[in-house]
Amino acid sequence: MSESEPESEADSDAEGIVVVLPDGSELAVDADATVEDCAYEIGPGLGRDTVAGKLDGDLVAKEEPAYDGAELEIITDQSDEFIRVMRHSAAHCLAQAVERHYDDVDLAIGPPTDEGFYYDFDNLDIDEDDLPELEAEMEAIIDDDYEIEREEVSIEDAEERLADEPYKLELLEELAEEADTVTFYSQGEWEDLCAGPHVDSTGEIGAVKLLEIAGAYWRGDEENTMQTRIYGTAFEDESDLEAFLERKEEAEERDHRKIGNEMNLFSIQDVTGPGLPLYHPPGKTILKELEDFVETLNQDAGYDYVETPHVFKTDLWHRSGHYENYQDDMFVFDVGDDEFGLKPMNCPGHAAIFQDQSWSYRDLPIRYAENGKVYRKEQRGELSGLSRVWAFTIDDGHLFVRPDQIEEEVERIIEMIFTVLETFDLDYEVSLATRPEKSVGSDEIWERAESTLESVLEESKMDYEIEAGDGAFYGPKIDFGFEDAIGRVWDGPTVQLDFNMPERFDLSYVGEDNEEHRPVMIHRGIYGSYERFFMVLIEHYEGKFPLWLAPEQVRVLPISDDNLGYAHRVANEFDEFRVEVDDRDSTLERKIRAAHDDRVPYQIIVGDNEEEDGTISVRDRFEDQEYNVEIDAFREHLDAERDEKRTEPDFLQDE
RNA sequence: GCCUGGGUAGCUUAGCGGUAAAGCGCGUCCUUGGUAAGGACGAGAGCCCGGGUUCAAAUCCCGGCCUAGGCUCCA
Repeated sequence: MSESEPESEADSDAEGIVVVLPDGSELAVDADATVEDCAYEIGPGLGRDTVAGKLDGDLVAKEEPAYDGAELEIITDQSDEFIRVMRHSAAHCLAQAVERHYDDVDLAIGPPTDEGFYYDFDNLDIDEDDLPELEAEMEAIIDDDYEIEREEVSIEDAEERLADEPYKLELLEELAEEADTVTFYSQGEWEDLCAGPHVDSTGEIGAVKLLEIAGAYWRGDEENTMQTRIYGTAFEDESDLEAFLERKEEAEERDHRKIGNEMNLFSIQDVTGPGLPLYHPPGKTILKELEDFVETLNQDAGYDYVETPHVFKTDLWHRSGHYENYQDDMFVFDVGDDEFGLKPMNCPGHAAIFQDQSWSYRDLPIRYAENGKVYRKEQRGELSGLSRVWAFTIDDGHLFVRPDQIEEEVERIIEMIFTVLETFDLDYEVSLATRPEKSVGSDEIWERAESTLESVLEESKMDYEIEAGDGAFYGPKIDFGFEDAIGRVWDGPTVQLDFNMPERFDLSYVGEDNEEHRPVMIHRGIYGSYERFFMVLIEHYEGKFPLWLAPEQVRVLPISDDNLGYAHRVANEFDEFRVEVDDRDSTLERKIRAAHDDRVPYQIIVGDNEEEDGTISVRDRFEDQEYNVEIDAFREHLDAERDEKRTEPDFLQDE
């Protein structure tokens, strides 16, 4: 039984402590008060409802003692964190169910996660067909509504109780260094070494679902044994669980690999190798538009295009330092007596171009741009669609600037990034990564660079996070993350200052003082990689690309074959667009359906009425329709919609 | 790299020891259609690759390749 009834005020002469409540008010309690005692102090109702607490942001059991000055938050079943507590208990039910069905299983850990929970087991041979049975057992455990009891146990007793659990003993050894006692939670016949917190009884777990089996190294270390991890999730009620599963399905519907296949955008084939995407004409059409867009921005911003080969002698990578630091991720091979490598980055090539001549301070900044294909040998298991590949193209830019030009150049880059984010209507996150422990460059230039980046961010009025010590060893950076349809954040645009490469390549310019000076290099990508960005866009738009990107922009649907001639004449009127005529022998309904399935932004429908009047009917993706449209009027609209890169077809949405 | 699934027609999938199936798409024909699937017929498959078990393998076993998800959010 729990001993967590509120302490009487008997020993009020003991020294009290003070905790801070979420509203900022202070609460004085006894020195030995637990989280639950504090809750009772606030009010008996809250005391009864207490499930757990948060001390200075850490989720703890309600039996944990509070301490002086702690920020305390009481967790009830109304709190956001409640579901986490419940899922932790659900993980225990999973372990209990597993131990009921399988002998000699060793328990590892079983925490809640953002989406549910997992539990890791060793010596468990199981496959997905076994999950329903375990799920049924969990439901039985929940129905039995076992009381979940907490117990404080000495290290010695714990060792005895965990004699058969090698992994738990390993954990216990570490815990013994910090405290004299540990806690156990038990439900029915089952118990586990666990810090908690947990709900009061298994019956409080609403709906559970086991999702998948995966391997996981003990403590995430490849050196350790591979255990069996079972993932599951739990919600307060069935309808929340349903909603979760529906969301998962929606995410799968948006999967860029599925849509890429349906729309014939790209393929990654066995014969051509893993992580090496092939772009089909419709996919390349979109990439070409993206290239053109960033090329316009680059030209406006004073960049000069350069081009470098895909292969370099490794001498270059020795000079740049990649060979030493990046070798494992590089494709390296011998040709005769020389060693060559596929480029994992474009910067050394650009630095070599800069180095090939002498520069005056008047020449700077020098801005090079290249859509440079790079090759990185990622672990096979990491490859995934277009989001992680071996070969990808960076819309790379490298600037060679005087230290006094950093601020202005960074501002201009951020302006470009903003243009892009707005154009695609994408959400984003910004972070400033500062000097790590190991770094090159003087204190002076680091301080100056960091404060420069910071002031640029301040002026741009963006929200950003500072990630202290997360910068590259060669300089601080600003990273943008794109947020995709399912809330995943992907690496996006980046602006990095580099004090290392100029050093290694001995880059210089002649200053006003006729002395040699070291330029600062700025690396920047707007899309990041075309592959990654393409993936984000496919999922972001669900394949329904804006007019300017759509591989097929307009499709003409003749109502009967008698209108085929007129249909082609109409198509010719739109020959500055990517237009097709659906000349198949089928009904209008089928043609409309096909056009929707193919995600064409606009359909032009022509029948006898239109042919007689010399007009067209226009239909869009949203099933809106307008008859008697003048060809010129529609073309003018398309021109504007395309050139302004509007994200949705709006010919029929204007009024 | 390691763990668990999966690889069957252009696409999506069924079949899981006994003559390779369906829907979509494609072709031919009928139909000439007015706003999200008209009808008939037909073509199309080294069942990922290589070994093995068996009278018999897409199916079972072993190895490989590719692919999906996962590999600390620490009791």
